[in-house]
Amino acid sequence: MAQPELARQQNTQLVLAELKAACATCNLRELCLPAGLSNEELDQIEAMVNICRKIRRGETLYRAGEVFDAVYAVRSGFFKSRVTYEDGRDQVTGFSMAGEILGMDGIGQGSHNCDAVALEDSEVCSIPYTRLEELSREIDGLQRHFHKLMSREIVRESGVMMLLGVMRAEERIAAFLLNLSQRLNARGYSPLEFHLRMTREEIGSYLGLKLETVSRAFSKFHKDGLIEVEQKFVRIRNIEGLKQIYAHHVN
Amino acid sequence: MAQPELARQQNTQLVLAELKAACATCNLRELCLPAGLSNEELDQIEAMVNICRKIRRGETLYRAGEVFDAVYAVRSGFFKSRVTYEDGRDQVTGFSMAGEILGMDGIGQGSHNCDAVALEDSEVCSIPYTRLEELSREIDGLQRHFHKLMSREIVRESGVMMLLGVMRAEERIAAFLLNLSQRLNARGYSPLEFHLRMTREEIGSYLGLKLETVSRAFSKFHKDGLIEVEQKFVRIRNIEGLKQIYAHHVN
DNA sequence: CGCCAGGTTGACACTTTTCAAGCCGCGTGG
DNA sequence: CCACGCGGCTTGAAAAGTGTCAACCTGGCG
Repeated sequence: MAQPELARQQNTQLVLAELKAACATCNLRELCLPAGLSNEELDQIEAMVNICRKIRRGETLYRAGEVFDAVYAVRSGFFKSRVTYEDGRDQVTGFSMAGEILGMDGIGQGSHNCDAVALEDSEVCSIPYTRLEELSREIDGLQRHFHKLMSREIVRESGVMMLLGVMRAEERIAAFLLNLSQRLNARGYSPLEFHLRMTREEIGSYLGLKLETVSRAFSKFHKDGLIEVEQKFVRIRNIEGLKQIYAHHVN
Repeated sequence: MAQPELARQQNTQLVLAELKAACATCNLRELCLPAGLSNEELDQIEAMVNICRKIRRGETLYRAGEVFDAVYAVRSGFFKSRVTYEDGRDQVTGFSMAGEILGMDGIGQGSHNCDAVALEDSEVCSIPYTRLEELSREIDGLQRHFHKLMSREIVRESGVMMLLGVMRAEERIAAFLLNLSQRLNARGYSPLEFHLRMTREEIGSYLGLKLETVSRAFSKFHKDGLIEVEQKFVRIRNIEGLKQIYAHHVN
C-alpha cells in the first residue's frame, strides 16, 4: 500500500510544478480575473492558484456535503451542478463551461451544497478559499471581482427561477438553446452550431421538464425550421424565430 | 415656518443620533454581523451603516435598473423581490424578513436586477457598498461573513429551483409554509401561528403557480387537518403532516 | 454481433391553468 | 351609518399542457 501511495504523491507534485504560472497567459483570464492587474499582483494570484486538476467525464469535482475549501475555475471541459433531494429526486441546477467559476455555494455553510460532475474530460484551476480571502484584502480589484462573480451567480439563478416559474416548455428550451449559443459565442465558438454535452434527461432536469418533453420540443423546432438536431449536434437555422418563442410566443 | 422646520431638523438629528450606534445593541446583530468583533471594529461598522430608511407598504426600496450603491439589512418589516420580464410577465424571486440582506444582486452589473417592494411598513439599514468593501479589507471576519451571506443566497435560490423544478403544487406550498415557519421561529416568533404578509397571487408567483392553485392547496390542507387558514392568518395544526407532503408525499 | 444507453414518437392520464361566478371584508364617500 | 365598490379569496367545470407508459429506433462499445 505504501509504495503506490508514495508514487502517486510524487506524481501529483510533478503535475503541480508544470501547471504553475498559467494565469498570465491564460486566454480565459478576463473571465476569472479583474482587468488592470500589475505584474506583481498577477504573480501573487498565480501563486494562489495552485493546482490544475483533471476531471474525467462522469467524475465529480466535489460532492454535496464535502468540506468546502476551494473554488474552481473551469479551464476546459463542461460540468453540471446537481442537487440531490432527501427522497432521491435530484435536479441539475446549472451547466458550467470554460471560464466559469464553480463551488461558491460552499462558502456559506463550509460544505458543498451540490455535486459538480464533469460531462466531458475537463480541467479546473483550484483556488483555495482562505488564500483567496487573504489576497482579496491586498488586491482590491480582486475582492470586487469575486463579489461580482458571486452576484452574477445570484442573478443567473433568478433567471433560472424565471424559466422554471413562468415559462412553458418550448419557451424554456428556446431560452436554454439561446443561452448556450450566447455563452459559446462569448468564448469564440460558433453560436449557431454546437454539440450538446448533456443528455435530454439532464436538459429536462435543469428546465423542470421530462426528457420526452425536451425531445418533442426539439422535434417541433425542427419541424418549424428553427433548428437541426442530430443526436447531440445542434444547428440553429433561425435564431430570430427562437428568440420569438423565448419572448412569450403566443402561438 | 422657521420654527417647525428647525424643530424638524433637530428632531432628524436626534433620530440619526439615536439610530447610530445601533448595531451594538441590535437584536438582529448575529444575523448581519460576524461574531467576535472588538468594540473598535463595531464602532467602525456602525459608522459605515449610515442610514435607517423607512419604507412604507407598497413602496420600493430599489427598482431593477437603478444604480447599485448599497446593500440593505432589513431591520423590521417584510419585502418581496420581483423580477419583471421583457414581455411584462414577472415573478417574485424571494421574500425577506428582519435580519436578512437585500440588494446583493446589484453588485455584478452595478445596477439592481429586481425590485424590492415592502409588503408592510418596514425599516432597513443601508450599507454603502464601497464602504463595505473597504471595511472588509480591514476586518477579516466581515469579509468572510459577507461572502457567507452571498453564498447562502446562492444556496437559497438553488433550493427554490428545486421547488420549481421537481415539486408539485402541494409540495411547493407545504415547503413554503414550513420555510416561513422556520424563519419566524429563528426570530423568536411562533412557528405555528403567523400572518402571511403576501397575497395568494404573490405566493403563487414565487412558487410558479396560479393563485387559484394556491388557494385550493390551502383548502385541501385545511380539509386534511394540517392547517387553519383565515385570510392571511395561518395556524399549523400538524407540522409533521406538512413535512410528509413536502418530503414527496405520494398521495 | 448483440447489447444497452440514449433518443423519438404515440396514446392516454393527470395536474394545473383558465374562465367564470360568487363571497367576504374593508375602506370610502354619500 | 349604510351603501357601494373593489381587491382578495374560494370554488367549480372545462381546457390545455405536460407527464407517464410503452414501443421502437439508433449508434457506440464490449
